[in-house]
Amino acid sequence: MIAMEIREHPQGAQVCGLEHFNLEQIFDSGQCFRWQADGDGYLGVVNGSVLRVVPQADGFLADGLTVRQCREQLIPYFDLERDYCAICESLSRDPVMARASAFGSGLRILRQDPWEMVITFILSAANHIPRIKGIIERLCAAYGSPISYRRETYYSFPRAETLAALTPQELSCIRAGFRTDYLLDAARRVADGRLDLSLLAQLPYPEAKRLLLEIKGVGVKVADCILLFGAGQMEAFPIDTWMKKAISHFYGSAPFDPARFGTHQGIAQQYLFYYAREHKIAG
DNA sequence: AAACAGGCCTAAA
DNA sequence: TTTAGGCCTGTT
Repeated sequence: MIAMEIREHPQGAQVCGLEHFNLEQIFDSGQCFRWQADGDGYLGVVNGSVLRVVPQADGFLADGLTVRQCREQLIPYFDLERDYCAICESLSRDPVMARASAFGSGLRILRQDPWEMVITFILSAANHIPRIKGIIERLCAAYGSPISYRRETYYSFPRAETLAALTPQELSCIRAGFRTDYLLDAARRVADGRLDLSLLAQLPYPEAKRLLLEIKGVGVKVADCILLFGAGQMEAFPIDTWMKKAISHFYGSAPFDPARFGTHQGIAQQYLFYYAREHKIAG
C-alpha cells in the first residue's frame, strides 16, 4: 500500500500514490452528470467552480489548483482517504463481488453537494442519462450563475432559493416534464427551512432517509442515491432497474438483503451497478 | 410508430 | 399492503 501524496506541479496540483482510482470509470458510473471530456482530461462544475482534472499514472493532475485547494476540495470529493483496497478485499469473499470489484476497481463514491443531488435524482426518474444531462444543463444555464473559465462560460448549479421563487411555467424551458412539480417542492422545502440538508450526513441513515422521503417525487431509490452520492451514507443501496436485473441474475430470486455486504453496502452497489450496466446484464 | 425509459404518485383492492 | 395506470418528453 503506497501513500497518497499531493505536490505542486507547473500546471496545478498533482495527486499521486492513488490506487483504486480511475477517472473514466468514476465519470461513467452514473453518479454525476456534469463532467465532460476535455482534451486529455475532464472538465466539470463542482460547488460553483469549474474544475479540470487530467488522469495520470497513479493519480491525477488538478489543473490550476494550489495544493491547498486540491486537498480541501478534491480529497473529500473523490473520497480519497477511504481505503478502497481493504473494502474490495473484504467484499471479494463474495465471488460475484470479487468479479465486479475487479472490473470497476477504479470506482469511487463521490461526495457531491446534497442539494444538487436532490434535484439531479428527482430529474432522473423514468429518464435516460443523456436526457437527464440535458435537463440539468438547461436548468443551470437558465438559473445558475455564469462562470468564466478560459474564455468559455459555464454555469453553477442554481440555488434552492432561486428555484423556489419560480413558477412551473418559468421552468418549462428546461423540459423536465412531470418532474417540474417535484423539483419545485424540493426547492421550496429547502429554501424555507423545512428540510435541513446538513442533517443528511449527520443523522443515522434511516432518519436521513425519512427526511428525504417527505419530498414529492422522492421515493426509496432516489433517496438512496442522494444519501450515497451527496451525503456519504455508505449504507445506502439504491436499487434501480439495472440493480434489479443484476440481483436476479447473480443472486437468483431468493430474498436479497444488501446487509450481506457489510458496512459498505453502497460501495458494493456501485461495483455491481457498473458491472451490470457495462456488461448489459439481463434479468 | 409503439413502446419504453436509472420512478413516483394516486387510486383502488 | 400491494398493484396498475398515468405522467412530460425523447429515443429506439
